[in-house]
Amino acid sequence: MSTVTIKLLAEKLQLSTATISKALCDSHEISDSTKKRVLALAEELNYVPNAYAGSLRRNKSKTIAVVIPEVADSFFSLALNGIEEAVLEKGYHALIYLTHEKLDREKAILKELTNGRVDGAIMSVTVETSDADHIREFNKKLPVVFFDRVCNDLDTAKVTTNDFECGYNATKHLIEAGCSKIILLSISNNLSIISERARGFTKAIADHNLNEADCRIIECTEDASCNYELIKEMMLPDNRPDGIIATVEKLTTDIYLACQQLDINIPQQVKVVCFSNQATAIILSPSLTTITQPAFEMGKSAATILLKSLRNNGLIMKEESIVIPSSLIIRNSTINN
Amino acid sequence: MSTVTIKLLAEKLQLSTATISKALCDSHEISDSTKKRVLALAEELNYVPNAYAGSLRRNKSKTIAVVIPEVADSFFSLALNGIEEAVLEKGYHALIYLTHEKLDREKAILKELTNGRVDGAIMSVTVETSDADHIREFNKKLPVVFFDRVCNDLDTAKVTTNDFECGYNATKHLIEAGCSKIILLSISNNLSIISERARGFTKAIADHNLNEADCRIIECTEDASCNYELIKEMMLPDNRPDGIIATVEKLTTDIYLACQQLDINIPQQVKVVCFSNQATAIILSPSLTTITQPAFEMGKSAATILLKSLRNNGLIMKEESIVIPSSLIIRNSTINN
DNA sequence: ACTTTTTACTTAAACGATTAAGTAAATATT
DNA sequence: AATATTTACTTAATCGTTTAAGTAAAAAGT
Repeated sequence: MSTVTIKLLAEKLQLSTATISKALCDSHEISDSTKKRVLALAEELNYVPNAYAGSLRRNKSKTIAVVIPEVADSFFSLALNGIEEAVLEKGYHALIYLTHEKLDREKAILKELTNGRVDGAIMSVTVETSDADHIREFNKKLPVVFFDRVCNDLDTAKVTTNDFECGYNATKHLIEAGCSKIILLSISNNLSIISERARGFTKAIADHNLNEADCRIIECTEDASCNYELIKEMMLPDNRPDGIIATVEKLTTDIYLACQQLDINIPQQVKVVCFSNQATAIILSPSLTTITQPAFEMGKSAATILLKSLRNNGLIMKEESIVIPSSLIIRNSTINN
Repeated sequence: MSTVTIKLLAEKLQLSTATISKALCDSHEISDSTKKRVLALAEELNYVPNAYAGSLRRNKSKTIAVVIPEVADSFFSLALNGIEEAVLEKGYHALIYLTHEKLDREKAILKELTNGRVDGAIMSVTVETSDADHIREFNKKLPVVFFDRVCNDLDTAKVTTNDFECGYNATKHLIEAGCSKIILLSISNNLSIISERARGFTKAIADHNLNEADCRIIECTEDASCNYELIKEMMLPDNRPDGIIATVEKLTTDIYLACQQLDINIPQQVKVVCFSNQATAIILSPSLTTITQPAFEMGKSAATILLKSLRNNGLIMKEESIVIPSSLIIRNSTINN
C-alpha cells in the first residue's frame, strides 16, 4: 500500500530510476521493449508521478493562481468556469484565492505565491487596489494576466470588456427612452471598470446636452443594507431620478426592493439598467435590461493567454490584450409604457 | 534577482542550511542571536520558502482539492466562499476542479490527485456518480469529506442539509396552501440530495392522503431549453399541477418563463417553491418561496472537518458528519390569494 | 577535577523526480 | 580488421527543503 514511485518501479524491473523516468516520457534513449515493460508495470501498480518532485526539479508547477475578490456574483462564477476550462485543456491546475476586496489579502497572497507554487496568475484586483507595487513585484518573477478589473499602470496583458462604450450606450439608451435625470450607482472610482463605465456615462450626458447637475454618480458601499437605504433616500420625491444605471449586479436587488417599497413603478417612473449576468434578469418584474458581460469568455481568454505565455518563455505580450464586447440586452425595465 | 533560497541565506551568514532552516521555524536548537540574524536577512531579501521542496520532504502539501460539478449556481459559489475562508484561516491552499457533471472527469481528477499534490479533498459528486469505487480508491490514500451531494456507501464525514425534511416540509407547505396535484422536478435520482428530497416529498404526499397518481416526480435534463419545453408541456391544461417543487435553483427561470408564456398565474393557478440560494428570489414577481441552504456554512464546515483531520492523522471520523438545516422561506409564490 | 548534560551548531541523507555525463555492447563505416 | 557511431542503458548530481545523527565547546553536576 506504500506509494508507488519511480524507485519502486526501478527495483521491480531491475532497472535504474533514470531508465524508468526516460521510458515514461518516451525518450529515444530507451528501447521499445523496455518502454513497454515500464508502462505495463506503471499501469498495473497505478503509478502517478509525484507532482512536487517534478515541479521542484524543473521549476515549473503546472499550476496557476486565480486571485479574485469574491466568487459570489455571477460574473466571477462564470469567469471561473472559463478559467477552469482553459486550464483543464492544457493539463494545468488552478489555485483559487479570494481577496474579499482587501488589499492586504491581495498583497499577502501574491507575496506567498512567489515561492514556486504557481507559474503565473490571473487576477481581478480589489476595490482597494490603487497602486500596483505589490503586483509589479510579483510580476518581476512571474507572469500576470488581468481580467475585468485591471491595473492600468502595469505593462501586461489584460482581458477586458468595452466598459466605456457600455457606460455610454446604457446612458444613451436611457436618454433615448426619455430619461433626463440619470444616476449612476458606482462602488469605487479606483476600479478600472467602474471608472470606465462612469466616463462613458459622463460623456453620454454631455453629448446629449443633459443637465449635468441632475445626473449624478453615487458611490455605494460594500454593505448591502446601507445600499438599500441609500437607494431609498435617493428615490425620495424631491429630486428623484428617472433613470438608474447600476454598475454592479448586486445592486439589482436593492433597487427593485426600494422601488417596491416606495411604490415606484419601473419603468414608468424610473428606468433601470444593470451591469449583470444574472440568469434571473429575464424573469424579474419587469424583466431587467442588462449589460451582460462575456464572463466565461473573459475568464477563458485570460487563462489561455497566460498558459500560452508559459509555453513560451513566461513573457507576456501586452499586445495579447483583448477586449471582448458586452451586450446591452433591452428588456422591460427600460421600455416605455 | 535570482531566487532567494535557504542556501543563499546560509552562505551570506556563513552558517549551514540546517541552521537556517531551524532558525526559521524557531527551533530550540538555535540561539536567539542567530535566529535574529537569520530572520533579519530573510526579511531583507524577501525570502519565501519554496512550497514544493517542503512538501516533497514532509509529504504534506498544505493544499486541498475542491471537486465540484460546477460553480455556476449560487449554492456552489457560496460554498466555495466558505471553503476558502476555512482554508485561508489554517494557511492552506485550495485547488479547484470542476467535473461538469461527468463521472469520467471525476475519476481522472481523483486519480491524478493521489500523487501528493493535495493532502485531502472536499467533494460534491456528479449526477453520474452511482458507484463510489474511484472515490474509495482515492480515500485509501487520502481523506475525503463530502458536502451536499454525498456518496452514502463511503464511510467518511459528510456535511449535508436536512434534505428529507425539506422535501417533506416544502410539500406539506404546498398541501397546506391548498395544493393537491404537486409535481417534484428532479434532475437525477442518483443524487443523494435529490433522492432525499424526493423521499420527503413522497412521504408528505402519503401522510396527507393525496392522490399519488396526481403527484409525480419528473426528471429534468442538463439542457436548459429541454427543461423549458418539458415544463411547458407539463403545464398544459389537461393535467396541470397546482404545485411545483423545483429541486434545483436553475429550474426557477424555466418555471417562471413557462408560466408567463402560458399566462398561468403564480400563485393562484400554481404555487411554486424552489431549492435555491438566489438573492433575487425576493424580487421575483411573485417573490419566490425557497428552501435556502446554508451553503456558505456547509462549505466552511466541510473544509474545517478536513483540515482538522489533517492536523491529526488524516483519519476522518464518520462521526464528524454534520447536518446543517436549511430554511423554508415563505414568500408570495405559495401564498393564497 | 572529572564526568555529564546542554547548547549551538554542522554533516549528510532524504523526499521523488529529471538530466547531464559516462559506459559497455552492438552496429555501422571505411 | 580497425575505428566510429549508435543504442540502451547507469551513475550521480540536482531542485530546496527538513531532519536524524554527529560534534565541539560551554555549562552544570558531583
